[in-house]
Amino acid sequence: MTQTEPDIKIRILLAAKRLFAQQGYDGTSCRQVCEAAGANIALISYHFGGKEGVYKAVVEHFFPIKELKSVNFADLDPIEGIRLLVSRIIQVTHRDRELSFIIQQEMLLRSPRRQTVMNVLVEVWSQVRSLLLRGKEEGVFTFDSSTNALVMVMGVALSHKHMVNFEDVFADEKIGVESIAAEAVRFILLGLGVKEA
Amino acid sequence: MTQTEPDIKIRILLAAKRLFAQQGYDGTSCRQVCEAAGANIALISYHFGGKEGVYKAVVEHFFPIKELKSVNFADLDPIEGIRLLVSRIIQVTHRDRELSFIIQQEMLLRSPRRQTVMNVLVEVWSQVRSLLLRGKEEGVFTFDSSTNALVMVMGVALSHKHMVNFEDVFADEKIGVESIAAEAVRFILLGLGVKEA
DNA sequence: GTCTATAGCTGGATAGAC
DNA sequence: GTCTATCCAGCTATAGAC
Repeated sequence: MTQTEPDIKIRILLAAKRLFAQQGYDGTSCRQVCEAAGANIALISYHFGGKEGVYKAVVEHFFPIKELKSVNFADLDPIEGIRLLVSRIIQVTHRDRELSFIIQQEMLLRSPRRQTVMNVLVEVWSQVRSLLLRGKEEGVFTFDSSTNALVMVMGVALSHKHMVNFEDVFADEKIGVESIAAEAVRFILLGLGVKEA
Repeated sequence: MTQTEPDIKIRILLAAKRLFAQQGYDGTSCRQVCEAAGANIALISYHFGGKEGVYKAVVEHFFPIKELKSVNFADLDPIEGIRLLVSRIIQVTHRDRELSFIIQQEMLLRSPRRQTVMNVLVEVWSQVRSLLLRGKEEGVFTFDSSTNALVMVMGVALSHKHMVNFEDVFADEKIGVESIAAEAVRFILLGLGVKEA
């Protein structure tokens, strides 16, 4: 590797991340990825063993698992835990929009990549679920089905990625990630029955 | 057309809807669709003008636009309007899960199909947006950005489609669509600042 | 580690028979 | 309207030179 250009493997992963996000896995060819990365097609086989290997490497290389596990949420008050965890999820998905588009796409499909994605996601979602269940036990959260509550919380936390679709249509002001996160946290806590969130 | 079997065009659309939902548009071949439909490959060109035409026909044939526009939501109280519209969206997306998977996939991509999808969706989302804005004016809803509020409401309304991912993982009881809708409506109204939803 | 060249398929589309 | 047969562009993957 030279000093100025990133490593060729990283260049391939970056190009793949961008193209998978925009066009989907099946809508993107290895040729496209390598052209965008300034790399030769044969390098995909050599470095990653094939297209599926590139996908797996993208998810595992860029998913910020450390950042999402750096706090011990089991020690926190459920309200503060949800507040912190949801804020962090929004920050992370906003910073690397491409990766979260890729992950969301695969959650909607029955593909061989689903397991790769679920492996990294379960660790985060289990934490949210634990906080919800503990909050319900302590009487601060109100809901019937914990799975339903979990997906509703996730739906709000990930909803900001669809804003770009509507900024086209409704043409209003763009807002920063801090405002988005604050509004989402408030919406979620109120939705869970917390008074004065 | 005979009396027992559905029309061949409809059989193609039904097969395409199922396969696009499971595998995505690019992950599904015309050959696969026709095999599942018991049809000859050449019929896709003949009846729909190509694969993109099949996609467009699937969205336009199965999207329940009448059902979603049969109520004049402009006449309703914002709270009742949101309650009714969100319930209806959940009923519709729960009844035809395949179509809503297809639509959600395309919302995450920059594809030539996006316009087809946005055309049918804008009509529904504009209604939600109007109700939100009116509710804010009347002082019953609380939020800063209307676009952010809109996508959060949509995130909750469509979240139930991800429950299948977690019923695998957390293995709890399945709940009916009425309970899902009731919980989602409550969550949304509380999230919007309505007391005692 | 990186390249060229190519094998071996499968994709969407259609011409033309019936 | 529906079929068979076929075109050819595009795909992933790899053998083998450098």
